[in-house]
Amino acid sequence: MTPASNTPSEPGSQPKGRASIYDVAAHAGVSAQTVSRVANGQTNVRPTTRDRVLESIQALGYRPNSAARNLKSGKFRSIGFVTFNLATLGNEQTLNAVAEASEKAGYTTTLLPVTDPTKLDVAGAFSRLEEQAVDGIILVMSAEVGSLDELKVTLGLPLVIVDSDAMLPYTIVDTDQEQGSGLAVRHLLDLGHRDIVHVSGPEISFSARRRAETYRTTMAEAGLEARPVLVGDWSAQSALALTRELFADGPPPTAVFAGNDQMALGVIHAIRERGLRVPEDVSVVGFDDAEEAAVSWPALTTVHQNFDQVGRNATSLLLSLIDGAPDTRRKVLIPTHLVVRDSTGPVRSGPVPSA
Amino acid sequence: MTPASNTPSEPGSQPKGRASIYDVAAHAGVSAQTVSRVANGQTNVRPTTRDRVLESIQALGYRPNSAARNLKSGKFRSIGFVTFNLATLGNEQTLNAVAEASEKAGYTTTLLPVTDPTKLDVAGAFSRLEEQAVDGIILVMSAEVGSLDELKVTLGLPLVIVDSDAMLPYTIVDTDQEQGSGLAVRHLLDLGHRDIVHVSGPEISFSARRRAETYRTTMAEAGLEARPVLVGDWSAQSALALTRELFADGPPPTAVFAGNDQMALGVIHAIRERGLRVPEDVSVVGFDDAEEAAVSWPALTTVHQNFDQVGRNATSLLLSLIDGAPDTRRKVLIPTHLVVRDSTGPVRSGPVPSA
DNA sequence: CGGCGTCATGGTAACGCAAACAATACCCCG
DNA sequence: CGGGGTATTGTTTGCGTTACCATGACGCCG
Repeated sequence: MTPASNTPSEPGSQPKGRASIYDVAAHAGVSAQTVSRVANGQTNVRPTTRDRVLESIQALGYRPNSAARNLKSGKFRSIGFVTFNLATLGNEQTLNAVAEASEKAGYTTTLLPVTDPTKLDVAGAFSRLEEQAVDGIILVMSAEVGSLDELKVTLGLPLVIVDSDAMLPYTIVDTDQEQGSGLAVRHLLDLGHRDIVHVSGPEISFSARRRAETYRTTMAEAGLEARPVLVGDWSAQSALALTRELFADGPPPTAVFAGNDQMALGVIHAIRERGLRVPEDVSVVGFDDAEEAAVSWPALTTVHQNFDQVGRNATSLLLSLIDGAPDTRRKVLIPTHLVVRDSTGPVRSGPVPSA
Repeated sequence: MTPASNTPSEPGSQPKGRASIYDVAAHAGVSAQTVSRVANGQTNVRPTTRDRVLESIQALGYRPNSAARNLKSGKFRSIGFVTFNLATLGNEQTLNAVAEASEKAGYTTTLLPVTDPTKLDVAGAFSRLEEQAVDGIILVMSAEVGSLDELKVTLGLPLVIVDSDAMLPYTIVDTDQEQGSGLAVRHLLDLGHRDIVHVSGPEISFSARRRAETYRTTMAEAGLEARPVLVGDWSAQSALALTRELFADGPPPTAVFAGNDQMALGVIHAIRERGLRVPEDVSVVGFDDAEEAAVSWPALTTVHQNFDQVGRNATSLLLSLIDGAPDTRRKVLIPTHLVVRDSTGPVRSGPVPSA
């Protein structure tokens, strides 16, 4: 069998495809098996043989074919990262951490594009997800997915879910939304604020709902009445618009808890438009601790969310599942901490000047 | 040949591995080839047979094994995305666009983690990049890579470079740094500013150097003297520190052109600390048009960089290379446009008040 | 000096799939 | 009724790799 020189059209020209292990074997005068051993760094090869093989590898530019290797091993050494929206700070940072952590374990990270959450359904005969060349999947759900129960039945791959509601029968890693939101609201309460408005992310987002819920319960625990939650879409623009409306409708609150930093910036913008000052007239707390939080004017008090740790945890859990650990369906909550900067201050003693 | 039931340990239990095409064939009473035809949607199968096969596929939960398919076809239907740093706005947005564009073409995107640029060297015997299960590579270089010439020799995969110097013998896609920087500086000149300072990204960055260079040449073209460039590291913190030093050393300029929006925010912060106003005392222009630029206070005048288009262009160029198009080593420059907001204004007529 | 263990290397097979080719059944038309 | 298609299905083969087993060479010990 001479798999080399499969296209002897032009003598002297190198074969079209990349060199295979047999080409190297022939060039070095050894068996393919020995080349394989050298390529994989096994020790039971005589040094002189090894050198000869390495030379041939160099000469032919041989690279192991990962498809063949994957086929043989049944593994891909790759983690699938599924999200519906890479554009948010959290998803992007989580991906970053996942990519880094999986690299350390010798895995690559494959972005599995799912533009439409409903496509997680069994599409036709197959679930497309399972056809992908990955050993396991990290599913970052910032929004509700209708058919996740079906997914459970169908998916024959290890799965870890990030940023989701707690109710699903999977291993879950998430920021502790409750703990973080409690931190934010209690910080405002401690500063003496009693009239606090929450501007939240969209209804569809689990974390947005969780933060809004915690806002209400924390207010209730303090014996205070919560204002209606202003529902935005995470964007600064939406918060800007909502806060303008709020000011148009009645007296401003003394403090705002924004669902994320972007929205906090929008809120601050609207407050300033109104001729009010932050934090003297209105205090603002954000959520995320994005990079711009530290340099906005004033620097933003916010809840630091440890996306890196979320990503690292999700990755290591998934890798252990891939290695055959039983799926204990644990729920791992990553704690946050409050970063107090300049956008919050004690409540004014006098009444807020009407605009 | 009966590849099924490889582990008959527990009768009644399904085999350990996933069902193969042979298992389905046996279950449906047809040949593996027919299953393959059904799975790939070929038309030359009798409807009754097709239905029977589909039922068996369902029953066994069969999913095509992509490793075997890749091995057979020699393709992976995946694009490798290489960067040294996912955390920057531009890289992240570019990745997002690449992922979207490659999805549309039926490709996945694989993150090829390269923590250390020098690792692009031939490491040991192989270039690890070529071992990856990808059909081509998009290399996002925000910093200089020493051994790229070697890479050229070694890499046997289609390659498109993003965000790089123009000198390399590859197909290159980049934001038109010169055009964008010219826009920013001339905008300030048009407003009457004569004393303009540039706060740049790090020396190692091609785009930072290009922007600084354009700052100097544009000033020279206007017959003005450029101030020494303040070299930061893209972070708001670095710009904050540099601007503080600048103010400590002498009279402030009437305008600052910042290398990116983050740094512009840092500059504005420092200006305010000094008791000066933006834009009345000092105008500030950024670069990138990040989301927060629109809602910072004041809203930031900046150069909009179309990362989406960069990513889309890079992807379609790479896909055509993968499809066998000759590498014409074109250089594609994506134009920017200036977004004028509230951080720039006409130069003050009187002298700047000394602090 | 013979037997046995160890080391180095080679041969064979199989991973799962699909292209190429082969075979069969059926139909139409002369 | 037979030749030559067309439609459907089956068989063989090989993609590149590595696990497994076989083989041969060598050295050591009794």
